[in-house]
Amino acid sequence: MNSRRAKSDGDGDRPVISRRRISESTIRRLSIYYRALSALEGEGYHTVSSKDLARREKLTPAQVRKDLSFFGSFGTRGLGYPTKELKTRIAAILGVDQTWNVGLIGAGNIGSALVSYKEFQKQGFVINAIFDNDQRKIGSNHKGIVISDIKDLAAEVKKRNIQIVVIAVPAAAAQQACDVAVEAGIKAILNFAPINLKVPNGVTLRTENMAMEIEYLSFTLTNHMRPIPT
Amino acid sequence: MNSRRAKSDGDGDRPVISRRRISESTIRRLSIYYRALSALEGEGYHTVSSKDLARREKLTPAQVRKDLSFFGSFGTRGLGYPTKELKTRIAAILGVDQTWNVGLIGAGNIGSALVSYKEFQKQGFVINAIFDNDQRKIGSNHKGIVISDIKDLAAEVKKRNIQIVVIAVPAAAAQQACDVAVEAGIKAILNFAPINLKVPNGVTLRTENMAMEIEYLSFTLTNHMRPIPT
DNA sequence: TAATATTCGTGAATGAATTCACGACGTGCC
DNA sequence: GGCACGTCGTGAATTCATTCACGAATATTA
Ligand SMILES: NC(=O)c1ccc[n+]([C@@H]2O[C@H](COP(=O)([O-])OP(=O)(O)OC[C@H]3O[C@@H](n4cnc5c(N)ncnc54)[C@H](O)[C@@H]3O)[C@@H](O)[C@H]2O)c1
Ligand SMILES: NC(=O)c1ccc[n+]([C@@H]2O[C@H](COP(=O)([O-])OP(=O)(O)OC[C@H]3O[C@@H](n4cnc5c(N)ncnc54)[C@H](O)[C@@H]3O)[C@@H](O)[C@H]2O)c1
Repeated sequence: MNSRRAKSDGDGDRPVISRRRISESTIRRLSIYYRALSALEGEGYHTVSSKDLARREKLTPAQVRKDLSFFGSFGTRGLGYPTKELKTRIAAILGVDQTWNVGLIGAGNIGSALVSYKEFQKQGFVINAIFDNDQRKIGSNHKGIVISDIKDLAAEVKKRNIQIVVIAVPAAAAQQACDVAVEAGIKAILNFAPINLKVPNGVTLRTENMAMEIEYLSFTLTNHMRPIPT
Repeated sequence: MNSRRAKSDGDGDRPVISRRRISESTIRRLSIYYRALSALEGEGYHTVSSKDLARREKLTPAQVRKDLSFFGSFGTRGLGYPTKELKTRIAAILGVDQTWNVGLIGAGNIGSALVSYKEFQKQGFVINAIFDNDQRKIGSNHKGIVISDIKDLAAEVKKRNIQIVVIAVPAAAAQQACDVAVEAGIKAILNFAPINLKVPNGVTLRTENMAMEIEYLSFTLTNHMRPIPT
C-alpha cells in the first residue's frame, strides 16, 4: 500500500487532495456515498464493504474502492469500511462538516421552495440572505429573512460572510445577477436559470437544468430506448 | 453483462436514429444545442457553424459535429447548419415537437414551483394532474388543476393519457409514489427526492439531486480547486 | 497457532468519450 | 470555369473513466 502520496501519515487533518485530478463523477459519487453512509449508520451498521455500498447504489465494488482511494485509505482489509468514520471523512472531503452561508437571488417560485427546504439547512447550507429587485418584495419577511435589494448584495455578502450564491431569477436576468455575485467576490454559484452563464476563472458554477432532465425523458420515450442508469 | 445488442436486426424504429448507443452526454448536449438554436434563431441567424455553437456553449466544434452526426447529416459544407431546420430536427429527436402530459405527485414547495413554471409548458410538458395524499389538499384547486388523491393515479393516468410523472414528495414516500406510477404503466419518471429509487427495466428514471450540486460547490471551495466546466 | 475466508488498495487492461486531422463538398469571387 | 476559402462528416488517435485481477492485510474459526 506504499502509495505515491508523499504526505507523511499523520493525518487527522483535512486531507490534502489536489495533485491528481479528481473527476467530476467521483465527486458526485462521494455525495452518493455520503447519503448512503448516513442511512447505513441509522440502520445500525458499524462497517460496510465496498460490495455492500455498490449494491445499494447500483455501482461496482471496484468503483467504490477506486473513488475512495483517491482520498486516502479508509478501509480495513477483510472487514470493510467503518461506517461512521468513513462518513466523517467524506463529510470533510466534501466540506459538509461545516456551515456555509448561502445567499439567494430571486424570491420567486423556485426561490421560495428553496428557502422552505429544510434538508439544505440540515446539511449545513444556510440561506441567510435573499435578494430581489422587485420593490414590492424588498423589505418583506420571507420565512424569517428580510428580503434585501440586490444593490446591497456586496455589502450583505461581506457582513454575513456569504460564500455561496444561488441564482433563481428569470433567464434574462441571470447573467446580470451572476455578475453582481462575482463582483462581490463569490466563488461558488448554483444556477437554476436554464442558460449558460459566464464566470471568470476561479469561480465554480453549477447549473441545475431541469429542462435538460425532462427532455432526456422525452428522448427516451420518443426513441423507445433503454434507460441509462442514473 | 449488457445483453442488449439490439444491433443488426432490421426492425426499424420510426426515426432515422442510428441503432448505435448514444451516450447520455450526447443527449444532454442536444438539449443545449436546442436552447442555443432557439436563441440564435431569435437573434436572426439563418445559419450557424459548429464553431459558433461550440464557442457559445463552451464546447469544441468537433464535439458538436460528432454529436449531430449520430443522428444524421444536417449541415452544409462551407456554410454551417441551417439554424431553423437544425432546431426542428433536434426537437424531433428529443421529442419536444409534441405535447407530453405530465402528472405531478406531491403538491408541496417544489411541486407548487413546478406547476407555476411556464417554461415547461412552453416546451410541451404540460402538467395536467396533481396527486397528493393529504386530505386537506385533495380536491382543492391549484393553478387551475384540482388535486387528486394518489389512490386515483392509475385512473387519471389512463383518462388523461399521462406519460411522464414527476415525484416531489418527501424522500420517505418517494419509493412508494414511484411504485404507484410504475404500476400505472408510466415509463418515464423525474424524481426530486434525494434518494436512489428502484424502477423495473424499461422505465427511465432521472433524479434531480440538488444536494449533489451544492455539495460539489462546497467540495471545490473546501479544496481550492479549479472548477470543472459544466 | 495455523489455515481459511474476506476485503481492501492499486497497477494494468479494457472500454468509452473526446479530440484530431483530413478528405469531401459547398460557397463566393474574379 | 477555376481558385481560394470555409466547414462538414468521420475514421484514427488520444485522453479519460471504469473494471479487472491479484497481492497484502486483516478477520474468523478450529
Ligand atoms: N419555477 C420552477 O419550478 C423552475 C424550475 C426550473 C427552473 N426555473 C428557473 O428558475 C428561475 C426562477 O424561476 P421562478 O419560477 O422562481 O421565477 P419567478 O418569476 O417566480 O421569480 C423570479 C424572481 O426574481 C426576481 N428578479 C427578476 N429580475 C431580477 C434581478 N435582475 N435581480 C434580482 N431579482 C430579480 C423577481 O422579482 C422574482 O421575484 C428561472 O430562470 C426559471 O427558468 C424555475
Ligand atoms: N423544497 C425544495 O426546494 C426542494 C429542493 C430539492 C429537493 N426537494 C425534494 O423534493 C421533495 C419535496 O420537497 P418539498 O419541499 O416540496 O416538500 P413538502 O413537504 O413541501 O411537500 C411534499 C408533498 O408531498 C405530499 N405527500 C407526502 N407523502 C405523500 C404520498 N405518500 N403520496 C402523495 N403525496 C404525498 C405532502 O402532502 C406534500 O404536499 C422532497 O423529497 C425534497 O427532498 C425539495
